[in-house]
Amino acid sequence: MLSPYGLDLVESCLTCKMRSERLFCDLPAAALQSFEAIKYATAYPRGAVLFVEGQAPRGIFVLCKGRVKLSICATDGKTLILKIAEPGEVLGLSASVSGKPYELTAETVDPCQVNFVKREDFLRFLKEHAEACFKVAEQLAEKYNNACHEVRALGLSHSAIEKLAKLLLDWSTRNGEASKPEPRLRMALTHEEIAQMIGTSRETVTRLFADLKKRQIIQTKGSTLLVHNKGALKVLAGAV
Amino acid sequence: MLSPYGLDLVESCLTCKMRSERLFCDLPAAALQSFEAIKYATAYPRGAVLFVEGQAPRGIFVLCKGRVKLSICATDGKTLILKIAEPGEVLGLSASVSGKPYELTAETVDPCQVNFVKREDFLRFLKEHAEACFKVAEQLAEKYNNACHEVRALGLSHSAIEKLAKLLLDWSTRNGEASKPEPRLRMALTHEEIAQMIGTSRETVTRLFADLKKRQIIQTKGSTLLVHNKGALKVLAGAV
DNA sequence: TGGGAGTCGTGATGCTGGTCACCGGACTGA
DNA sequence: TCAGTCCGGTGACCAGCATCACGACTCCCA
Repeated sequence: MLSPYGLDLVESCLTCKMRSERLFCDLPAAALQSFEAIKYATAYPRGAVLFVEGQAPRGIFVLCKGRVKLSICATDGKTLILKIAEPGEVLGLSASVSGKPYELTAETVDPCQVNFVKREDFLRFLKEHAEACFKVAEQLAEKYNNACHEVRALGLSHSAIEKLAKLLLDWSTRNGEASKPEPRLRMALTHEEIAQMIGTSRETVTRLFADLKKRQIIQTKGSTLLVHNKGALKVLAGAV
Repeated sequence: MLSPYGLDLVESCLTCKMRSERLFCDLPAAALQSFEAIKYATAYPRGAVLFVEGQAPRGIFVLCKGRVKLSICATDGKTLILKIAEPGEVLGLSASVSGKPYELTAETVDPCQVNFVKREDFLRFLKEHAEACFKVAEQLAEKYNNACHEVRALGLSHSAIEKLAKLLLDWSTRNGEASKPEPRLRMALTHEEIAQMIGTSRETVTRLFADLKKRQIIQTKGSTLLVHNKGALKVLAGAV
């Protein structure tokens, strides 16, 4: 089945390949069935906004395919990108559980497939399935963990280069390239977006990349980035 | 009953006055009884460390009396205070749920009374009492919310004065003084600690306070602080 | 085919705030 | 009573980075 945006849709959570990995794909059959009954499978084009910071929570969004940019935004328009969510992640979870407004904005980066569940349905589902409830707690604990790392990176860095180095190292670990001495990664973001991830300006990012290249720590070929000297990067990152 | 540190202990969660407010004080009798059976009531002097960032999770700490400083620490010794926890709060929750290391350090500011529950006992308790599990999810959602606000304050501020203004406004709302035009609050922290809360240096905090006084926005008498011009403070905070 | 729009690269300039250095006052314990 | 410690206050200096202002390049669509 092809969606309007050229995705081939995952038909059902019962047959989803991610089952073993993540929340709601790894539940007893009974719970999975009732989840199946309350979810709405939907597709979004790139650039679609799932929810906006400050909105009352409508429900949760289980990301099945594609990536979603999570950001917060200041009144002056300056934005900070917290992370790029990958398939398997559940978005809007904490707001839906607590009933408070969404604390960030979710916008698709690729065409995405999403399972949406209305808040009331979801809360009822949680009351009826204790296992799911525990899974939710686990997932929230992990989100909290990530947020703490974000705070550490933002709050305890002395300079922009330190934050950039941390980001690059973080990316290389996510890609499973961490073990390699010279990790290679695809730069899916613009300098502007990288700047928004580390809380600095676009020009600074450009200058920092130029500097790293000059010092032969990294090298770029088109949109792929090769880390030549991971050690130097770690030193710049404050040897965390 | 008097503890070694001059606290009069709260005897039991069954009779605790906070019951209606918070997690574990607001559960069905059956759950409360089994919680009662696995908790260890303990007392700490001021300056005691409940757990340290990076340690494997031993269990949760329910704060009954006193305040606890939660901080993260960089390798160079620079620390960032995330919040001062108040009675009713559950510390070490996310680490205990996820099994990952504690992501921050908890140190008592006052003499404290704490109910400690070992991780295995706690997880078993959660499996057996679905209501508690949902409460945990709620609590974690709230923690996540707070962390997001922290990220916003740290990441989207242009200047130190902006962060300080946000902090002062935040304090005045917590004290229930928010409605008053000229909120009054007790400064329980040193300039050094305030600096650690907003990620700046001690000298800068001193200078900023001097500046606010000169501009007649605040006024200090001993350790109490009076906000004269809340509007000006809001403007400085970026009118959030 | 030409002109937007989006992105990257770079110089000049000025301000914010970190850092160092030092002083004075309050408190404490010997 | 005095030394030691902690806290607050202040000046001088300068690195880092935001900001403004361009120019070049690519891609896409009218």
